Amino acid sequence: VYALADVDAMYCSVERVFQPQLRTCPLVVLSNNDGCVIARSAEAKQLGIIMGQPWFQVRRQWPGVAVRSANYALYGDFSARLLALASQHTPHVEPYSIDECFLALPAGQAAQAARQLRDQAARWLGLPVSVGIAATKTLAKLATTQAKATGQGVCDLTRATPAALAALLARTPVTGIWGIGYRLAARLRGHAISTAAELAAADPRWARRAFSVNLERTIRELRGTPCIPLAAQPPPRRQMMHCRQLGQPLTRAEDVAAAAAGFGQALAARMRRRGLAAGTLSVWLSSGGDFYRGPRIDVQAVQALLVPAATAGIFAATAAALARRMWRPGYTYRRVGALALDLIPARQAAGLWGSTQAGDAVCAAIDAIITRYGPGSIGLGQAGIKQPPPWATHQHHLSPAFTTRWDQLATTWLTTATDILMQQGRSSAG
DNA sequence: TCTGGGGTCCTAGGACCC
DNA sequence: TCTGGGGTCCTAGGACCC
Repeated sequence: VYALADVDAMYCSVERVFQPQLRTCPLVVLSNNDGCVIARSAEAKQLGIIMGQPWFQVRRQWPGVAVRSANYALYGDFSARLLALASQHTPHVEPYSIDECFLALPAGQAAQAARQLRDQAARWLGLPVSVGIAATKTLAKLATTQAKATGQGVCDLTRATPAALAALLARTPVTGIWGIGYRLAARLRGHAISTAAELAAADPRWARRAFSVNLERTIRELRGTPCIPLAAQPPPRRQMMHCRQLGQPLTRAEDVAAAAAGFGQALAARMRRRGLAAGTLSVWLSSGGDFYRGPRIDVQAVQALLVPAATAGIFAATAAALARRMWRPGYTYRRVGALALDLIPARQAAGLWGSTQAGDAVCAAIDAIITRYGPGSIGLGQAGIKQPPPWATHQHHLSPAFTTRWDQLATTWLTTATDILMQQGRSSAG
């Protein structure tokens, strides 16, 4: 059977691990640039703060709410720890998102393993985890929602009676089903389908004809037939993207080009960490969302690279050139993105046009310096100026990288932990 | 003059997920 | 005044192959 382990309000919960003062108050975590709410604690949900709500509105309406800027280094580290924990229960683990993973478990032992995993996550990581168990991944998703709604923490649908399962499907709207988004839901309403039960009763062959193979799979999965297997190994990555709302709107060509160059470098650095090289680089410029006034612009351009690369110089220069080519006067640019395509493993990247050794050496030095002195300590062009460039994103409420930076370790917390261990007589000079 | 049945690859556009 | 950042998959249609 399938189990889905999901951290409750992951970003908020992680922030609370090292900051106990946040544990009882309403807490929200903000998107990049401190733009809008991307995670809410249970208390914050209760206040009525909604997902995606702009921070300036939340701050005005609920002045007392606690806030943190998204700290992905911290969340990623906890995600890896949870995966490691899950892998102790079964070799069949599929990382699904930063806060969720699927597990395949023997039918008889699933519920016990789920309770153990939940208990271990709480005691060893400090994270609240809910687990749903069912015959298919789609139903396991639903079970996890149910585990959270009831507060039980674990929901095993394989042990639910047919009547209970039918009742659950009958009160679940189609939008609550994994794979049914806002658009599909609207189209389904036209066919008098608005609950999970109604969808499960629909003809899968009709769904395939009228919609897609995905909807057919969803219907069969709701009926208990597994159609979406566990993907233990992630497929090779096809693209990698770096895009940001700019910290400050830009109008001048050289500023936009500098921002694109900076984004290109950030993207290249991430690719080097994963051992990838890109055959194609794309950049886009945008004046931002519909809520902004002024003339709209959304442009994108693509450039094939002579040799697949992930070097800072090539990415910076190519991204800047693409940005300059697309820039038009009279617009306000609020969003820039860089996209790497045609990814291959970096070791396959050497080609007819020779080695990129010079660029590689520069990159190795840049990577080493950034590892030691932190992001933003060095770079090409404006990205290397210690004073943050005007387009740098705002993160005014960022917590320390407690577990990934030596200079930001949670010393107070560690002292307390050491004291406890000493009291228990389990700590020696070491 | 007429014309089948089996493929692959690419792109644009639309949809979904967290 | 201020509004996120990543990803993947599917389908239709066109071009091409034998």
